[in-house]
Amino acid sequence: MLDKNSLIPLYVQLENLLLEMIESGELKVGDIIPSENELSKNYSISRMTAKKAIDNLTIKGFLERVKGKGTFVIGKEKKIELPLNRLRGFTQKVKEMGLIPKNIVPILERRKADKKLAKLLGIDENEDVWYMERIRQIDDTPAVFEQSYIAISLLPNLTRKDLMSSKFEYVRSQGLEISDSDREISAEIPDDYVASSLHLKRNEPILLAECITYLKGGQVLEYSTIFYNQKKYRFKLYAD
Amino acid sequence: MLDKNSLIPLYVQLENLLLEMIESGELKVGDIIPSENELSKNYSISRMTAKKAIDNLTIKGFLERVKGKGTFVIGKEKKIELPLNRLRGFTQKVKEMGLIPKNIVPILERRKADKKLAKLLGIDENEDVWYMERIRQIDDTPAVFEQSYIAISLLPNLTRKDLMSSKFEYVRSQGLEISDSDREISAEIPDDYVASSLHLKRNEPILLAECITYLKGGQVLEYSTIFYNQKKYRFKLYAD
DNA sequence: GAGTGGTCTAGACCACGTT
DNA sequence: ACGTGGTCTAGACCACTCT
Repeated sequence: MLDKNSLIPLYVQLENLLLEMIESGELKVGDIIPSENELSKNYSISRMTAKKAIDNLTIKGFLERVKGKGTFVIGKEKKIELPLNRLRGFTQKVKEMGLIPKNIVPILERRKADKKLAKLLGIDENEDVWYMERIRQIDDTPAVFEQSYIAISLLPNLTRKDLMSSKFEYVRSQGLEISDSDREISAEIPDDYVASSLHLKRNEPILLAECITYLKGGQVLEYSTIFYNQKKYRFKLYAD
Repeated sequence: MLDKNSLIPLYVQLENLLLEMIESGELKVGDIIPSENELSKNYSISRMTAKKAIDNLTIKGFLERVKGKGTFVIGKEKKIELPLNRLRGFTQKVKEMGLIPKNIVPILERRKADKKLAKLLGIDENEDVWYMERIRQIDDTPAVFEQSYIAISLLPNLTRKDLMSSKFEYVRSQGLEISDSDREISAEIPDDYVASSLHLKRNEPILLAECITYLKGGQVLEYSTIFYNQKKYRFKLYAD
C-alpha cells in the first residue's frame, strides 16, 4: 500500500510498486496493467497521480501505452545488432540477416551554408550545400534517421536515387574515398519531427550522434546528425 | 497566443512557443522564464498545463528548474570531451586538462554469481564475484558511474584502494593484461539511485554502456554497466 | 455503450529560497 | 511574508478501441 504521509511522492511509491511487480514476475511482458481508474480506486489516489507514475515508467521503457486499449509491460529484447562505429556495411549486414533494408529520402535540397556550417565543412559562408534527410528502414521499421549537409561542390550531381541505395558507393563513384568520422554521442529526447520520423512517441529517449565525416586526405565530406531507434535495435561498439 | 480549439494540445503549443523564444534569442541562456503562475495567467491556461510544457522542455535539456527560485534557460555547452571507445587514459586525459580526477568507491562486496552473470563471465553459477560501484569525478563533479562484476578468482586480493586509483594498472600488477571491450550503447532514463549518484534529477536522459571486457587471450575480465553524465561532459567516438 | 488513455481545469497544501 | 516549483485532488470532456 501507499503511505500518504511519506516524504516520497505518491507517484514515486506507485512507480516502485509497479516495478516490483514487474521484477517479481507478477506482471509479465505483454501483460496489461491495471487501468488508471483501477489504480486510483485501489490505492485511493487521484487518477492524475496514477497517470504520472505510469507516464514515468513509460518514458523509462518499462511500459507502453495504447490509446483506447490499456497499458502493457514491454520487454527490452531488441533483436537486431547494428554497429555504432562503422561507416559502411549497414546494408550488407542487414541483408546477411535475411532482412530487407530500404532507404527513404524525404528531403534533398540546396541550401546556403551559414557561418557555423561553413566552418564545419571547411567552405565559405553562403556557399551552396546539399541538405538531405534519410530514413534507413529494416523490414519497414525505421532504424536510423539522418540529417546531413554536404558541399555541393563535392557532389554536384547528387540525386535522391543515389541516397536510396548506398551513399558510400555513390561517393566512391564520384572519385572520392570516405575515410573516417568523428562522432559525439548523446542521449536526447527528440523533437516531434524526429520522433515521428522514427515512429516513436513523445518523450522517448533516443541515441544521437553528431558526426563529421572525412575523406581520405583529411578533407571534410559531411556534417550529419544521426538518430538511432533503440526501441527495435541494439547499437554496439568496440573499445580498446 | 494559444489556440484552445486546435488539435495540438495546449502544452505542446506552449512548448513550441517557449522554444521559439529561446531560438530567437528573446530568452537567452541564463535567463529566468515566466513562472508557472504568470504563464497560466498570460495564456489563460491552468497552472498544471503550463507546468507540463515546462517539464517537457526540462527533460529535453532546454530548461532547468530550481525550487523556490524559478526556471532558467540552460546552455548546451559541455566543456570536457571524454572518449567512449577507449579503455584507458581517462585519468591521464583529465590531468592533461589541468583538472583533478578522483574515484569514489561506494561499494566493494562479495556476491554469488547468478546464472546470467556466470555465463557472461565464463564461470560457474554460485561462484564468488566482486560487485563494485565506482564514481569517477572530475573537480568534484561526477562524470561516470560504473557498476561492475569481476570473478574473485581473477583478482582475489582486490581492495577499495585499488579501485580508487587505476583499475587498469591494478589488473596489470596482478599479472593480467586488459585487451578490449564489447559495448552496447543506449539512451536511458536512469533510476533514482543512479541519478543521485551522478547528481542528476529524475527523468534526465543519460548514456548507458553495457560492457564485457576481455583480457589478452580472450578470457572475460568483467561485466559492467557504465552511466555517463552528459550534463557536464561530451562523449566522443571514432568511426571508420 | 463501456472502458481506456489524453487533455485540461481550478482549486489546495507543501518545502524551499529570497526579501 | 511572499513567490517559486512539487505534489495532489476531484472533477470534466474528448478520441479511440472493442464488443
